[in-house]
Amino acid sequence: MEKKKVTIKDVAKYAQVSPATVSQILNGQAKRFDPKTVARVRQAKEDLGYEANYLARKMVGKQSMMIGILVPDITNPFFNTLVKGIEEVLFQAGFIAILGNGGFDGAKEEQCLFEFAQHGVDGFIIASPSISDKALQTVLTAKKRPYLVLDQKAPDGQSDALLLDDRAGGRLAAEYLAKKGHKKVALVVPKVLPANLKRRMQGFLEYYPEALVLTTEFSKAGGKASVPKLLTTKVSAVFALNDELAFGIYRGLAEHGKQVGSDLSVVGYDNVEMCEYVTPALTTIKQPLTLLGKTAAKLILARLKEPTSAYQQVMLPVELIERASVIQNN
Amino acid sequence: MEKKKVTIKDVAKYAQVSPATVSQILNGQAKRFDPKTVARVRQAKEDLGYEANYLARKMVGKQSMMIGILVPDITNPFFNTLVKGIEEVLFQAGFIAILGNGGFDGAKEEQCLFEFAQHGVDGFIIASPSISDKALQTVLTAKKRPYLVLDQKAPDGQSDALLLDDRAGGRLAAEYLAKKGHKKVALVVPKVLPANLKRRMQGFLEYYPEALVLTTEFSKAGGKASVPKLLTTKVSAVFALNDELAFGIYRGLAEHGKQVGSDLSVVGYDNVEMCEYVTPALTTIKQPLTLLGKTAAKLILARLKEPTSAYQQVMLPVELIERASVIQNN
DNA sequence: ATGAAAGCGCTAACAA
DNA sequence: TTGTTAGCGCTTTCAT
Repeated sequence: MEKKKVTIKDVAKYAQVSPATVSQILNGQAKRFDPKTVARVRQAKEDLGYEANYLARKMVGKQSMMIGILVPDITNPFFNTLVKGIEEVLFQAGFIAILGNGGFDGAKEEQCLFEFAQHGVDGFIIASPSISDKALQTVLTAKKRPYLVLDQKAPDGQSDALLLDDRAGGRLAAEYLAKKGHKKVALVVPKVLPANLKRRMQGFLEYYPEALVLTTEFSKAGGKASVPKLLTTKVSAVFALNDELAFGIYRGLAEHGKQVGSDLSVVGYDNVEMCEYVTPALTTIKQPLTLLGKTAAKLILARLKEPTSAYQQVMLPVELIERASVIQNN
Repeated sequence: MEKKKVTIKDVAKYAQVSPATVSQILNGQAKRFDPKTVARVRQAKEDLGYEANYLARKMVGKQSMMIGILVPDITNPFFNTLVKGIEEVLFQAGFIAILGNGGFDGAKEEQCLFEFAQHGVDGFIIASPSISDKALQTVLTAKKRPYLVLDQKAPDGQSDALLLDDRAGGRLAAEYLAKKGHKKVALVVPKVLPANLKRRMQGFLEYYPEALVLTTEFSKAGGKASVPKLLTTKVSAVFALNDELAFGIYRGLAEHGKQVGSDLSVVGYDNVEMCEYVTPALTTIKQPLTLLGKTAAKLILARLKEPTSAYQQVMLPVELIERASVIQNN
């Protein structure tokens, strides 16, 4: 019952070689050894169920096979879908995911990154839009570990960058609304605007320079809170900067006895699963979240393999998913 | 710029003592040393910004300050709310959270636990309802690390247990429906029933032994798929075993031109955030998810502190949140 | 083709 | 009161 942890020594003893030999053979130097020895060692590994201890490995400069992931709120569908994608490819590659929930709190974010580093992660994926350059500088470049900032301009040339085509997303929403005949439209946006949201907004505003801009909390509650103000205006459609906001607007409208669609058309952003399940189903901009996560993981893994290759920047496209929340306006 | 990692040796040199002394002083043995030395060491730590390396610590039998968390789907509001709670208290205690997404796949779950162990986590929080006893036995007790299985009967007396009062939840839903005058009711349940769901169902069935039981996929899509069948029966209300299922039913009803409430009353389970934002707002059983997460983290932390104290079992209550998805039936 | 030795950063036991 | 030694599990020269 008391299955002791099997170490490299056990394998060595079992295979009647030295620990050094085991290490060599199990780490790709196999061809330098007598095939018989190699076979014996491999057999021993199997028989004993040996797996190298990552901590000990990390101690001698190898990888710990851990990646730190920092998100602002794991409860938000955007981020948890992302994390799911990340975790999936990480896991397949034998890495594990360390999760930090920054809560939009700069201090905690920085602290998280610090802890990650302290615990020996090999790299970081940062999906917190508000992360400060300072935090990045201090914690990351100082430690010389690769990192990846998602959906945000790389703050410097110190990392790969993975972006979503936010501006196109904003434009898509605008074009669609225009096509549907909406002249007076509003934009519901959070009070503080991270770079990606700013881009969405710009894309939209290029098309509708006169759009009414309403600021609120970046949450369902915020969306709901914006409804009374929305109702005093004569806009026929609203673009919510994410689906959460849109759901809040749905609710606010319902509480005022109004109908989404006939009373006010709405377009969201993200295409979270719930979009299909609200009534009317929400027309939204789809971001390839799972793909984003997977790509992020792949990028960081690739960099770990080739630490010196040129930093790359990849941009993922977005698309409009038409459902039923926007009606023709004349 | 090239801030080298500061080790205990640096501190020792700086404070003009031996590494051992530094270790002792920084680990609670301070009182055994000359106050002057203590001061010098502490100062050195500050000046150099020294933090002990967890990996090295773990090597000599100390804690790695990492806890593994295994969930089936981080995308599901139940689990991500839970994880948020866990992460919060873990982080405050200086621990970091390692996340594994088991995807209801027994093999991957087992593999996750194994990887966690391999990476040296100090303990496990397992929220996968379908985790097999075998996986637990093999991976966990063999390694002698504490673990906690959530919302499920402890498979043995080998761990603390944290439960939700599922049976009461089922009963609450039933009583409420009865109070509202519903005679013929249905239950929508997933095909495979983990222990906790089974208990919810039992609690309900004790009250409505004649209830129609419909099985489907455990997802929004599953809920939606159950609607046609539901419509052929003459039930006036339905109890969905979680909110996701309920949302699916909302959608299915809408697609059939039916209204939640007037055509079919529905009660969900979980009280995820969206409940408030669908129309009509969903009456549901609230599980204290964040509390569940926090309690889980506290329990595991407590056990780490006191490995030999008696295993405890705590049960968290649930409550019915009345909203607008159930109407009076006569 | 293989192994001995050193060392990663830390702590515990034992000396001094 | 403090330092020395040894060792956790692994990898990497450098001998043999």
